[in-house]
Amino acid sequence: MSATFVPKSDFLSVLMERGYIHQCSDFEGVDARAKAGELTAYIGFDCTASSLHVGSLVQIMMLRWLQKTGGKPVPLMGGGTTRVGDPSGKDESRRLLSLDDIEANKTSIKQVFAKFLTFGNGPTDAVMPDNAEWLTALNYIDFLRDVGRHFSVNRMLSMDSVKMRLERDQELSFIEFNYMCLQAYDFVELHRRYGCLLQMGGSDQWGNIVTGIDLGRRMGAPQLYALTSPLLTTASGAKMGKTAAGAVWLNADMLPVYDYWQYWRNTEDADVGRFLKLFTDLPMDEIRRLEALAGAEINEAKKILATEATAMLHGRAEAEAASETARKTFEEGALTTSLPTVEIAAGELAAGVGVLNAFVKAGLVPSTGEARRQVKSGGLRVNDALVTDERAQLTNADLMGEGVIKLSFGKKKHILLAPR
RNA sequence: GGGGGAAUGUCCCGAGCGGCAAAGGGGGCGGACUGUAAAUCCGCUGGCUAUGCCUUCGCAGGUUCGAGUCCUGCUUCCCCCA
Repeated sequence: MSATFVPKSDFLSVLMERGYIHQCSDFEGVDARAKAGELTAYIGFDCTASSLHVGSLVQIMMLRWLQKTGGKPVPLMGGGTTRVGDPSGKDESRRLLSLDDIEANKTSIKQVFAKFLTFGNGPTDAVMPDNAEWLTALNYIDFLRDVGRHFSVNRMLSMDSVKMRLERDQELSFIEFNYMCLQAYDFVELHRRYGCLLQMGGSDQWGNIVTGIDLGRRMGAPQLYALTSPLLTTASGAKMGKTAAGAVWLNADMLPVYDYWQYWRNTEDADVGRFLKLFTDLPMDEIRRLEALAGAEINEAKKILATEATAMLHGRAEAEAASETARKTFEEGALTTSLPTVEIAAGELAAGVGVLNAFVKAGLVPSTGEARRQVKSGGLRVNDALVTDERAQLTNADLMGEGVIKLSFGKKKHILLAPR
């Protein structure tokens, strides 16, 4: 990033100040377009799963800021490319999704975008096209003649992603080699349809985006631009968004709101400031104050981070509730009925359930074997009492005043078992 | 087309004279210490109706009391030659 560049547009000012930018093809160009108003930009999203996860949040936030600063965000669904199966993963074993699956995934993912963006027909309203709309209609010969002739194989071979594979003698399939052509074509098509001038994405997308810019020039589009965000890792180097339990999903039906709140609450000290800037709307002054907190006080900043980030996705009320549940659970050790709850058949409980099985049923541990091991290392608690006998039975006698049994795995994971 | 090598615990890497639930890492999980952090230290890291039973070393057969280990065929990947 050029050190001397001072943005005039709100859009770039915010992005630079908050740390969203890794690379940009032309700061002055993007700045001027944003300043002029109604800059349209897109980011491509996979729809291989029914929910996006935290790893996509930086991208979503960039679109959100674009809209808030007067631009038009275009989240593009990769329905067409999903249908082919993105080969850029290591394994080819990824199953191909049926059309119905893809449609269902799109609907589900759109619900998340609706939380961050305003959709509609206005000039700065977001639209969510699917590249299947044009990719599936492509005719191979036409595509080769109209688009393919603009691609220089010499150049494609010199791209980092390709060069690396060739140097290592790793297989590079033809479809994979073509993937960047399809993505480049998306950019041109989105310019045609929506006047889209900017493509954003993670830093790993740089090569593909620039290829799109090049194709645009050759196909008579005006100057297009690229802007990438840094690849996010935590301060200790782990990738964002994965925990032991799996990915940190954005859809509430795949990850309870309470767990989402906890994910942010457990942020490492060193990441708090960076995350506040990237994942909340809080004003910079406030963030600077929070990240300056030292020692144990930084926990206050983490709570605010958790509540703000959760509120944006799940709503203020849900976020406050999660925060309150956490406060009672951790700071008072009290039982709250708002912890995630798992139901169990009343008759089953009356007859007595082994503790190990109870923890498996609650989904806290994957197997009774694991539960057994955790008992040995003192990691399981029933109603806050350490489990010492792995043969113990849970019965109605264990129900607390609220009519539930509290199961805890480690210090942070709690589930309520409720007879039904 | 010819020759050589490889595939191991369903997270990854990786040892493995015919007695193996299989060394060692990384990662992950739990415990201690803390602040629901990091760092550090300790323990654990196939499944089950469990002093036992079942399933694992690319796939399918075979030899053997016994196969990750030996033999045959197959699949996939890599290297060298044409």
